[in-house]
Amino acid sequence: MRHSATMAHDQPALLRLARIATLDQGAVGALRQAMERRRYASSFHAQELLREGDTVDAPLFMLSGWAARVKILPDGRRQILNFLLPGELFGLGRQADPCAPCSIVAISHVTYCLAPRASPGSALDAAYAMSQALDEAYMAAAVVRLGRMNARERLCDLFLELLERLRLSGNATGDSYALPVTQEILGDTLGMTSVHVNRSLQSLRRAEELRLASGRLNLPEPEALAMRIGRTPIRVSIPRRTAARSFSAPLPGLHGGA
Amino acid sequence: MRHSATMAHDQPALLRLARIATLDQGAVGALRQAMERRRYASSFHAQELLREGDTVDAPLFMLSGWAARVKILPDGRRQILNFLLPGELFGLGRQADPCAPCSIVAISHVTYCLAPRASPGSALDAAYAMSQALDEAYMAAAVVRLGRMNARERLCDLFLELLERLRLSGNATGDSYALPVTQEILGDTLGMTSVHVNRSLQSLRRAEELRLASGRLNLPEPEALAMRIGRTPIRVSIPRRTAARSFSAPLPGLHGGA
DNA sequence: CGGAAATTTGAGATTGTTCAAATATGGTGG
DNA sequence: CCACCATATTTGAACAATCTCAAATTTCCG
Repeated sequence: MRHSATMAHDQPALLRLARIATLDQGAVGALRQAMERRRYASSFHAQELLREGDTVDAPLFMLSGWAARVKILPDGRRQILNFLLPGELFGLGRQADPCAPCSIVAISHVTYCLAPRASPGSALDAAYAMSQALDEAYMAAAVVRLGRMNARERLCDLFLELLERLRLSGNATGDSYALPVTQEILGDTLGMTSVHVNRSLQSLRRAEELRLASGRLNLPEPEALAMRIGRTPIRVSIPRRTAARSFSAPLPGLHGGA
Repeated sequence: MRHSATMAHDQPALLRLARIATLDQGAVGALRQAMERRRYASSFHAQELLREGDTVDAPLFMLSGWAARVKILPDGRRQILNFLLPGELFGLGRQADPCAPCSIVAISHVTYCLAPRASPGSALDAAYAMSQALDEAYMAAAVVRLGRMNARERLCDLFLELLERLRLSGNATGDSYALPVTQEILGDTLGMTSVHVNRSLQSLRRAEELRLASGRLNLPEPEALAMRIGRTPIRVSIPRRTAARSFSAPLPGLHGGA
């Protein structure tokens, strides 16, 4: 049990993959092995895990902390495309000679590793496919958010999506989670000024839609809030009878160690 | 040459794939065969090719005309996620039991077919992978557009992207192309009202950034315009020496018929 | 020619931005 | 434990962008 501290830390990442797909021994083993070569990045000066245009040798697998995919316009405007949360992957594209279409920067202290290669048809491949599909769905949600919602709706919608995603990796506690982002980062994500983020947050607090203090967010009634702003959970595959099972199935080989 | 009319019509779709990847005889043959079972949809009442939540049995392959991926909010607000142009595909996700995350509606008269299945590692598979990567890049571009650009920049940026994409299928003539969309559709794409689209277009016309009349758009100086709004072409893979070749390579089997 | 759909125009109401300054917060070294 | 600093949050007031709601016009199509 010499790895217990490390493993406890990485569990969320594995947990997410096990929840969105069915992992087998081979997949878990490959992931475990990849996770031994862990890398670190800190949010100090928004350290980059990857720079736009870089060659992507292998996908990145987030183990803990938050990162963000960002695009900078020539005049300095910045847009955050999406957050990368524990258990999520970046660079799953299968095109020849892939290059990063955006930079990846650390938002909090981050640990990650290079994702193991998946052979076509393997369980790991299926997990990657599902992760990629979810990623596209999150991106589509971002477009709707930016295109058709007002400031307060954007905030709520994003917070609800993050709750959904953080729950997958067990990084949410009930209806709350740690939110390691400044209001400026929220603004760059939601296409608004940090000043306006601030005022909108205050308005939401007054309306008791959320509680946000000392880096922790609480959504008192997520379902009711989702209903109010007309949000439906992200779904990329038809739920099957077996799906329920796979979502609660134990991780194979979680006790055997690497 | 009995299919000549049909083939002339379909050529743009094949051309695009041949330009973004290297097609071999097998790929072209499979595509040709799939294209025999052509389907039609008209823009009348925004006819749906696919409805949100539908099971996606096979990807759709656009042969001619424009379609759009749309999301409707419960209160009726509508957001267009992206256009589908000739040669582009929808539903390439490889997750189990895929379901459509949005509806696909015809914007003009559209012909399309079900895309042939590609075996892992085949040339067709590589073409699909590249198409999917481009799709993701377009989506990311949409997020930046909506999040960090003003009305006029959004219009220009979208028009430049469409020029880039239509050129791939040979559906642009020099610096102009047919733009079969109403100002309302532009608004739903760019997150603004049709009224504001109208005013912004007028402003752009006065500034001579573009010409737009009777469904045809002309961008007098695309490169200069791109520079002005700080737009860089979409790129998802590192250009290699062979890339230039593949972009101008003749379509294999284009003369042999089906 | 007629009618539906699309574009254009006007004017006031909202929403979100800008810029600048004040206040709070968290981490650090003494 | 406290003082101090950099960073983040909060506030104010003027300004700009965009929306809303009609009501013309124009265009397209049969």
